[in-house]
Amino acid sequence: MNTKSSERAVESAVLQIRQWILDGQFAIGEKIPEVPTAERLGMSRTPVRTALQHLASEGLLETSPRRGFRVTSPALTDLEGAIEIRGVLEGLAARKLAEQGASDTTLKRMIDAVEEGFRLFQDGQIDQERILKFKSLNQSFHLALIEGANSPALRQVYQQATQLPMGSPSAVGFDSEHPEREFRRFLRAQEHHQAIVEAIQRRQGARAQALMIEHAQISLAYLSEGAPNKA
Amino acid sequence: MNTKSSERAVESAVLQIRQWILDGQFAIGEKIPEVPTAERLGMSRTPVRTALQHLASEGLLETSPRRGFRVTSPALTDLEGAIEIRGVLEGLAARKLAEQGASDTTLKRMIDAVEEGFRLFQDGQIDQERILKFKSLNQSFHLALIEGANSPALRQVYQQATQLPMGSPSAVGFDSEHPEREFRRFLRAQEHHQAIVEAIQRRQGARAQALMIEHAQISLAYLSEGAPNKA
DNA sequence: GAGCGACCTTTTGTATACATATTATTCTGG
DNA sequence: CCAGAATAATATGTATACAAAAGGTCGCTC
Repeated sequence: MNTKSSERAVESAVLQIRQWILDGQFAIGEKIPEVPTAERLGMSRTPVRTALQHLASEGLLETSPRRGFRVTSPALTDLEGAIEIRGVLEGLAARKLAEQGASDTTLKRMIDAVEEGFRLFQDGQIDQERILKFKSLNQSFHLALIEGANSPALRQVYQQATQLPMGSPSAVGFDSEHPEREFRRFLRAQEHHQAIVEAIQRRQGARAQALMIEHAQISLAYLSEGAPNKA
Repeated sequence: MNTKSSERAVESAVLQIRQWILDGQFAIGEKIPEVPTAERLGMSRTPVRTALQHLASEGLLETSPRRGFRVTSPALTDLEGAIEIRGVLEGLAARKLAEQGASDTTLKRMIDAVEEGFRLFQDGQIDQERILKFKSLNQSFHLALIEGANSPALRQVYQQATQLPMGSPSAVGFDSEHPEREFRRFLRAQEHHQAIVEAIQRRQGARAQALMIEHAQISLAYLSEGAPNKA
C-alpha cells in the first residue's frame, strides 16, 4: 500500500492501538511487535513505531533498548490515583485563577458551561443524549480552568495526567439502572462548578482550591459505591 | 556514513540535543529541523526524529503536525508553576501516606533523611559539601514520599513534573553571600520535614497535606526574594 | 538423555527514497 | 509600489531496504 490518502497515519495508529490496549486485547506484559501491528493497521512500520513511542510516553507501554514495547499494568486499581491527581491539579488551577484573576474569556467559558448544564437538567429529564452533552460541558469546564490558569507547566502535567487510563474528566460513567441517583450526581457536580466559579470571581483562592478537590472526591466516592466501571 | 559502531544513535542524539537546548544554543521558539541536525550529528534522520519526539515528551520541545519541532520556553517564568505542581503532588502523597499508613521502610527512609539533615547542621556550620549532602537528603526525602504513596499514577506524573526544567527538588539554589540566611532556610525545611513525618505517623492526612504544600511555598517565596536563579 | 553451543529466524535500529504539505519567492495585476 | 496568487524550494511523513542483535531451535558432545 503506497502513501494512503491523508497524512495522519501516526494519529490513527495511536488511537487504534490505545483502544486495543484499553479494551484489554493485549495481556499485561505482552509484547507489541511492530511488523504484525503495521500489517494489521495497513501501514508501514514507521508510523507504528512513532505511535508506540508516543504511547510509551503516555505510560501505557514500556520499552527496553533492543527489546521492543510491552504493555504495562493498566493500573486499573489506580484509577483512584488518577482521579486524585486530577483533583489536586485542578485545585491548584482554581486557586491560581482566583488569586491572579480569571480572564473574561476564561470566566465566560466556565459560566457558559455551568449555565448550559443547568438548562440540560432543568426539566428533570435525563437521557443518553443529555449525558453525552453533559460530559462535553464538563470537559469544557475543566479545560477552561486549566488553560485559564496560565501556567504552561500545569497544562503539560495535566495533559499527561488525563492521558492515564480512564483519568480524563470525560470518563465519567453512567448507571442506567439508577437514573434518579445519576441525576442527583450530575446536579451536585453542577452546583460544585457554580460554587467554584463564584469563589474564583470573589478571589477566594483557598476556597476555590478546596471546592475543586472536594469535587474530585465525588468521582472517588462514586467509584467505591460500586458504580459501573466501564460505562 | 553506514551503521556506525554501536547501536545507540538515538541515545546519543537525545543527550546531545538536550545539551544544546540547555546550553541555550537554540533560541526560544526556534525550529530544530531534522536534516541539518542529522548531518551535524553524523547520522540519518530516523534516530534524530526519534530523539526529537523523546525530547518533546520531556517537555523541552513542542511539535505541531506538519510543522516540526520547536524549542519551548525553558519556563524560567514558569519555574514557579513547576514548584507549585510539585507541591500539590507531594501534598497528595503525604495525605495518602497518612491515611493509608506508611510502610516501615518508607517511614525509615524519611526519618533517616530528617535525622541526618539535623546532624549536618547541628554545629551551625555550612559549606559546599554539606549543601550537596543536604540536596541529596532532600531528594531522598521527597522520593521516599512519592514512592511510599503506592500510586503508580502519582509516581508517573510526578516524574513528568520533575522533568520540567529546574522543577526538581534538588534544583534548590544557594546564595553564598548570605550563608546565615541560607542556614535558616535549610533548617526551616528540616523542621517542615520533621513535622510532615510526625503528621504521617499520627495519621493526620489533611495536616500532612497542608504542611507539604506550605513547604513548597518556601521555594516560591525564596525565588521572589531575589534568590540566585542559577546556582 | 541432558547440557551446551552453533545456526537460523524473528525483530529492532538505521539509512535512504519518495510523496505531500508547508514556506519562501517571484510574478502579475491593481 | 504593494497585494495576492502561482510557483519553486524546503521540510516533514511514510515506505522500504538492509544490518545487527535478541530469542529460539536444532544438533553435537559428554
